[in-house]
Amino acid sequence: MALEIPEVVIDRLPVYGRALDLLKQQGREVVNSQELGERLGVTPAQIRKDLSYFGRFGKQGRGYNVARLLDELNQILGLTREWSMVLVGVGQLGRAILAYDGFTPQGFRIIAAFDDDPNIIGTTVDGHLITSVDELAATLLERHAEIGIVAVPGATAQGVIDSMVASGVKAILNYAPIAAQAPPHVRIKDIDPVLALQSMTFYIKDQD
Amino acid sequence: MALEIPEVVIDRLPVYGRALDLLKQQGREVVNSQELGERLGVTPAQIRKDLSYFGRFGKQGRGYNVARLLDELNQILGLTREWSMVLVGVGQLGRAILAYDGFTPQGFRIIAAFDDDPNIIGTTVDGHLITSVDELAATLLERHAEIGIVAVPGATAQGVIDSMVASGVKAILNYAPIAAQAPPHVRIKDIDPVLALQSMTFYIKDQD
DNA sequence: GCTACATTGTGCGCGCGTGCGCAATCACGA
DNA sequence: TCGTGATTGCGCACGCGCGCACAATGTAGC
Ligand SMILES: NC(=O)c1ccc[n+]([C@@H]2O[C@H](COP(=O)([O-])OP(=O)(O)OC[C@H]3O[C@@H](n4cnc5c(N)ncnc54)[C@H](O)[C@@H]3O)[C@@H](O)[C@H]2O)c1
Ligand SMILES: NC(=O)c1ccc[n+]([C@@H]2O[C@H](COP(=O)([O-])OP(=O)(O)OC[C@H]3O[C@@H](n4cnc5c(N)ncnc54)[C@H](O)[C@@H]3O)[C@@H](O)[C@H]2O)c1
Repeated sequence: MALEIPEVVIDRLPVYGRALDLLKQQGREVVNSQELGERLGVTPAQIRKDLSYFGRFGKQGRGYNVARLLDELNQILGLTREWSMVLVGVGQLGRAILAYDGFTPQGFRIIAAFDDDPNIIGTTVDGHLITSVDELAATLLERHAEIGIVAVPGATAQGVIDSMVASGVKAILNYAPIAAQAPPHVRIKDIDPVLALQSMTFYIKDQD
Repeated sequence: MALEIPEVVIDRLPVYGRALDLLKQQGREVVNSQELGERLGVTPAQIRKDLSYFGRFGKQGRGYNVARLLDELNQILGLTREWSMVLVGVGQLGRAILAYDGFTPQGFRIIAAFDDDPNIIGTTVDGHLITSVDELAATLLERHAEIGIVAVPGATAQGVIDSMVASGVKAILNYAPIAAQAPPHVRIKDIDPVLALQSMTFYIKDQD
């Protein structure tokens, strides 16, 4: 019941949740930490330790009830409600994000999409009317959104982030290749394939 | 000169490299660990410690020569050469990846793109002729590629990964929402926006 | 109801990553 | 040439996360 739960632990919980979701769809009722760990490449002890931060969800001799544990995790992570998101930047990547069918089933909904290109503003992409980014603040006053997605080029990304922060967004998913700055109360996660590639090359550069 | 360099360190080096790239473009000749740290949200000690794993690149009393340090990092990470990549899955996301202009300047080149949809095979996307995924192995025998990008749905992703591994790919960038399995000598990094969102909600769910 | 078995929950130690603090070192100006 | 000031490189200690190992606890079968 410590107040300080390591961030690595929080990052693993959604991974467990996804595996449980799959097991549930397959009709499995119970699973033990051993099997769950094998599926995810994590040690069973790690899983049990992570879960023990939040309570006792398993039964000795049997394991974990899949549906029960999934519910608990969703509760812990705040996934029992819907989350509203705004997207800024409707280029190639922005369109893929708007079309992506992986957000909604998890309770993440894009409620508005913005760009600054006059040729794009006013068009409809996957059912979303694209609005001028100038109206971001006004829109967020009317329809609240807790999460912002940044899919603009690096040069304009920090400005977009600042606007989002000023409008009360609490978390930002940043696709732009910059070291984004935000106040401590706003969570940021970066999605950066180039950084991922540039670190993998270190390990494969001298291979065979 | 320890053989075991922590993976977190390797993950930070590209971040340093990107900042140095920017400084170099701005004409800066030297930078100290203090300023570099401020720009990136990292402590100066961390930067100096990370670099000390590989050598002594700075000068006391002055700092680091920007161009020199950037070269050293590129050398360390294996970024002084070109890397060939294959993409499998030319859907919405795959198209954004093919169109992305952020890979080439860093030396990452997509040399072939595959799909299994007859309506997509044979078409040209951003200068790339889309090939049937059945020809993946044959193509990789002819034109070698060290890196694979997976942009197919989760259900077929593991199969694609297995094919890539069998064809000698050494690193995989996986966009599919699965816990991907690969032999230890193949590096994998996952890009997963949903997991990122699902962990951020933990921190913002009880805010104000 | 009792026994045998399986699996959890967790105390504990180990190892690793982080950052402090300082000595070593370099540039520069007098 | 020497002194001053700045900044690196790194030894060291602290703290945290990981996983072992076992006691606690529940299940199932007889
Ligand atoms: N395409 C990819 O696969 C990919 C992958 C990883 C990261 N990224 C990053 O994601 C971002 C977008 O990439 P993309 O390929 O879609 O680029 P893109 O050029 O196709 O789209 C960018 C869009 O942002 C809009 N825009 C620019 N400044 C804006 C502003 N201030 N306010 C609102 N809209 C603005 C532009 O009008 C354009 O529509 C970039 O930062 C890129 O580095 C892209
Ligand atoms: N669109 C996004 O923003 C986004 C974001 C994050 C992750 N993802 C993930 O990336 C993947 C692709 O997403 P998408 O939106 O482009 O989906 P999509 O359905 O638009 O495209 C998938 C493509 O993969 C092809 N494909 C399917 N099985 C294949 C196989 N075995 N071999 C070769 N090609 C095959 C399909 O023909 C299709 O063209 C999914 O796993 C998705 O979860 C997408």
